[in-house]
Amino acid sequence: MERVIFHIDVNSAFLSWTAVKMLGEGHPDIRLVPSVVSGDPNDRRSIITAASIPAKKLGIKTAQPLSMAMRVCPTLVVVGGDWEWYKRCSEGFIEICRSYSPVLQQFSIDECFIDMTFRLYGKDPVEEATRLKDEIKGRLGFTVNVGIGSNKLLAKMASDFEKPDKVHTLLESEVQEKMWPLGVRDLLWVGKKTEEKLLSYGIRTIGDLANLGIESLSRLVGKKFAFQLHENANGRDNSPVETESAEAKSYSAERTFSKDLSELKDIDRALFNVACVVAHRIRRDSFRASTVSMFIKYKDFTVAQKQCQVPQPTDITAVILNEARRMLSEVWDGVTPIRQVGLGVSKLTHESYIQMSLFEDPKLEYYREWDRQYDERKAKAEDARMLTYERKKRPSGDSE
DNA sequence: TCTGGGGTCCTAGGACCC
DNA sequence: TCTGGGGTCCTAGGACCC
Repeated sequence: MERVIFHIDVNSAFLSWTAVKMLGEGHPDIRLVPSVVSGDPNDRRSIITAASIPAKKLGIKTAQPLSMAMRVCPTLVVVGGDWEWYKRCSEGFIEICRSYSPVLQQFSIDECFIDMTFRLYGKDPVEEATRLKDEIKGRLGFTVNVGIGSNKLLAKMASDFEKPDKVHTLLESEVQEKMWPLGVRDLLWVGKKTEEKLLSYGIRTIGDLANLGIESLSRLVGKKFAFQLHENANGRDNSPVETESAEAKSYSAERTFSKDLSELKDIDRALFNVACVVAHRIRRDSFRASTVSMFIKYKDFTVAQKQCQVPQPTDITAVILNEARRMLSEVWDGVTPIRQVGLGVSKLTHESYIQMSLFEDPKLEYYREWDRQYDERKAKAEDARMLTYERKKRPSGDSE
């Protein structure tokens, strides 16, 4: 039987959510003017996190440098992000979606899939999707697009059609008419590099891709990816709506300096900061990591990276930091200016048993105590922040 | 114009084992 | 001296997503 999947996508999520918050504080609606969510306008490295539709009409795009957008539109309204608020908006919207179908997969903070196959009871999918979209708008004050498809891929492609506040369908029977004329770049998983490759072989549209032999495609992009692209271009995707959110496989943090740095003490301070952040997060989620990795990015954006295995899975900041420091000295010449530094951990386990080696470094106990105090300070700061938030107005849907 | 931050998955080559 | 094939783990690098 044919499945019915909805993909719900918040329109310009961070911008819409900021607009709702500002409206509540008596400000005008920034969705109606060229506006963006971004970092400090005085930092030349700030990039755009979200843009309003009037801003997009001027050619301003997500991930573009803010300085560039300001040149295009000097009157651009720039607002900062508010993660706590975004999380609340996200929770509100997911909750409403879940009330339409419990078979829900959250795909990101502002997107989810719901499987409506056994939920329509003969009702028209478009009417049901419209009811969902209008309920979100009415209760939470922001708009979404709903894509209706025979599978997740088609639903997601459909929600990307005309925006905002729209419902679109992309059923298997509509693939040739609605999807094949689109450029290859519009297909999920076709990014800049793959598009370039395909264009150089004259493959311009999703239809071209769909009708290309799998052997030729394999030579271009590798066997596995070729198979997936071929299936997707033909509108096929049998992946289920996953209701269980998968556990994290890695954690990482990175810092970009406001100007490139070449002093070891500066790089090291950043490394220390990201090590604290990453180690804190794995402790919070009761993980230990066996692999530590670090990277540096130079001004031309080339990356040098190193990874290593630690003898015992660890969640100790100092252990992680020391590995990262050692790898930094191996990967960096100590002279070339560095734009960004990052640190990550992977190969995670929930192993709580710590094998006590006779030769265990006696400093480890001291390190653990340091971490415990760090976590405590973090928890206190977090409580204080949540408290100030409780006093603020929640998205209107939550306040009943 | 000059590019953030946080993830997932894949590939290819080398080491090492049987 | 030169010769298999298969499997697993590790590392570096690259592509994509939001």
